[in-house]
Amino acid sequence: MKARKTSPVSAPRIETHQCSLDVRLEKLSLVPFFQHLSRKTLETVNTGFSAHHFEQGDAIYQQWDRAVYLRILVFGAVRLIHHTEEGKDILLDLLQPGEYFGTLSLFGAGQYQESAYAHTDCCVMTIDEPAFVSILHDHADVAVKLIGINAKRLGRARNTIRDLTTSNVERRIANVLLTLAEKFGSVKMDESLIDLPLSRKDVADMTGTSTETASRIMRRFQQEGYISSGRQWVAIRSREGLTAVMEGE
Amino acid sequence: MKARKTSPVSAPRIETHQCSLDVRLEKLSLVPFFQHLSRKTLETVNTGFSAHHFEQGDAIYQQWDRAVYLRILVFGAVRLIHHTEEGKDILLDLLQPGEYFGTLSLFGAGQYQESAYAHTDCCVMTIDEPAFVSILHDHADVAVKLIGINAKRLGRARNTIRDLTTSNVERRIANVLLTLAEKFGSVKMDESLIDLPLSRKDVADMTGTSTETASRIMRRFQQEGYISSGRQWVAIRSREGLTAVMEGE
DNA sequence: CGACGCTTTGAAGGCCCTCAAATCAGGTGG
DNA sequence: CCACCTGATTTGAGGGCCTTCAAAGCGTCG
Repeated sequence: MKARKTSPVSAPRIETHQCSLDVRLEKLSLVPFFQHLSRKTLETVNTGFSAHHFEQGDAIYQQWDRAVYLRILVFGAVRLIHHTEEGKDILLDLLQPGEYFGTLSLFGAGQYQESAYAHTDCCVMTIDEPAFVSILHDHADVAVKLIGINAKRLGRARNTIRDLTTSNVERRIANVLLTLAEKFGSVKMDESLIDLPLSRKDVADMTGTSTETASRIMRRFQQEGYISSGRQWVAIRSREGLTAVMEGE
Repeated sequence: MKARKTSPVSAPRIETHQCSLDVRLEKLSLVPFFQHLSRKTLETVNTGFSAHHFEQGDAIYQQWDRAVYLRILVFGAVRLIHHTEEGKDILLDLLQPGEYFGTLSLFGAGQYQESAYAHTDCCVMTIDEPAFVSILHDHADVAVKLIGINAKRLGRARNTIRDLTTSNVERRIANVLLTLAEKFGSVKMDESLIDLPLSRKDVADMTGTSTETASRIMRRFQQEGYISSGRQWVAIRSREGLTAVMEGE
C-alpha cells in the first residue's frame, strides 16, 4: 500500500552564506506585519536583527527561559512544543519561513510558554524586545497588523479547542493532515506530499492522542486510499476522502 | 450538604442613568489598554463609543455576524459562546466589567468567531473599527499594550488546549471553579461565592464535557466538602481541596 | 401550588489509553 | 555490499473514563 520505501521528503542543507543582506530583506518582507514597508525602512528594521543557524533537533529556546527575543524563521522548519508536567508533549505548531515566534511571551508573561526546536536544519533571525517595541512605536501600522495576526492565531487556537471537545481522533487527524498539506504540500505525481519529516508521534502530539492510536487511524486512511505514507512522511492522495471524514462521513 | 436553598448570587438591576460620562470614563480607564491615558485623552477616546443595555439572555452579537464593533463591558456579565455544527456549545469565557470583546474578529476574519450573550443584565460600550484603528494609530502605546493582552489570551487558550489533552474532567472542573472564584469570587462567611449565575451546563460547556458528568463530579466535590452549591450557583469552601484535585491528588 | 427547567442518578456501551511485543526502515561499521 | 542496531511503526488485549439515553428529584417563579 505504501508508495515508496524511502522518504520522499526533501532535506536541503543550509549554507551560512545564504543569509546575505538581500536574503534577509526578502525574508523580512515575507513577514506579514512587515510586508508593506519600503526597502529603505526594511533596511533600518533589519539592523535590529541578527541571524543564527540551528541543526535539526537543536533547541532554539526552552519553555522555562526568560522571553527576550522575537524570532523570524528564514529557512527550514521549526516546531513549537508545549511540555506538560506529566511528560506529555503538545505540538502547538509547525512553522515555515516567514513566520514569527516567541512574541507571545515577549509582551505577555516573562517566560516562554513553549519550547522551539529546529524541526529541520534552519536559520532564524532574532530581535530583542526594546528594539522591536521601538519599531512598533515608530510604525503604528506594523502594530495594527500584528494585532490582526495575533487575533487570527487566537482564532485558530479556539478552533483547536472546539475540535478537541467535539471531534473524535479520526476527524482531528484528517483535519491536521489537510491543514499541513495546505501549508507544506508539494505536488508530486497525483499526490500532495507534506514536505517535512512527520512521524506518527508528531501527528499524535498535534491531535492530543497517543502514537498508537495515530498509527492505527493513519493505517486505516492508507487502506482507504486517502493517504500514502512511510517512516516520517505522509502524502495526501484523496483530499476528498479526508474532507469527508472531517465532516462526519 | 447544601448551604442554602435559595441562590445567594446577587442580581442588581441596572439603571440606564448609571452610564453617565463619569461612569463611562471610569470604565474606560479600567480597560487594560486605556489605563495609562490621561483624563483628557480618555474624553476624546470616549467620543468614539456609544453605550447599550441588554437584558439577561439577550444576544449582543452572533457568531455569523459581520464583525464591526469592538465592545467593552461596563456593568454585568457577558458570556462568549462558540456554537458548533453538531449543536454543542463551548463557553469560551465569562467577562466582567472592564473587559473587552469582539476585537478578535475585528482585525482578523470578517466574521465574529463566537456569539456574545448577556449573562446577566448588562451595559456595553461599542466603538466601530475605523474609530478604534484611528485611536491605535494616534496612540502607539495603546497598540503595544493590546498586543500584550492578546498574547496573554493566546497563552490562556493554549493552557486550555493543554488541559483538554492531558487532564481528565475532574481536574478541568476543579481548575475552572478556582479560576472563576479568582475572578468573580466574593467572600461570604467562610466561603468564596462565585457571584454569578452558574449552572451545571455552564461548567460542562467550559470544560468540554456533558452536563451529567459535570453534575456527578460537582456532587462529589460537595460530598468532599470542597464546594457548596445549588441551582445555578457555586461557592468554594476549600481552595486547598480543589487545588489538590487539580494537581493530581 | 403547579409547572418548568435545572439537577441528580442509573445503566449500557464506545472510544481511546496503556502496556507489551513483534515488525520494519534506514543508517552504520565491518 | 551485508549484517546489525536503533528507533519508528504496527498490532493485540484489557480496561477505564466519559458519553448517551432515560427517568426521577427538587428549586423557582408566576
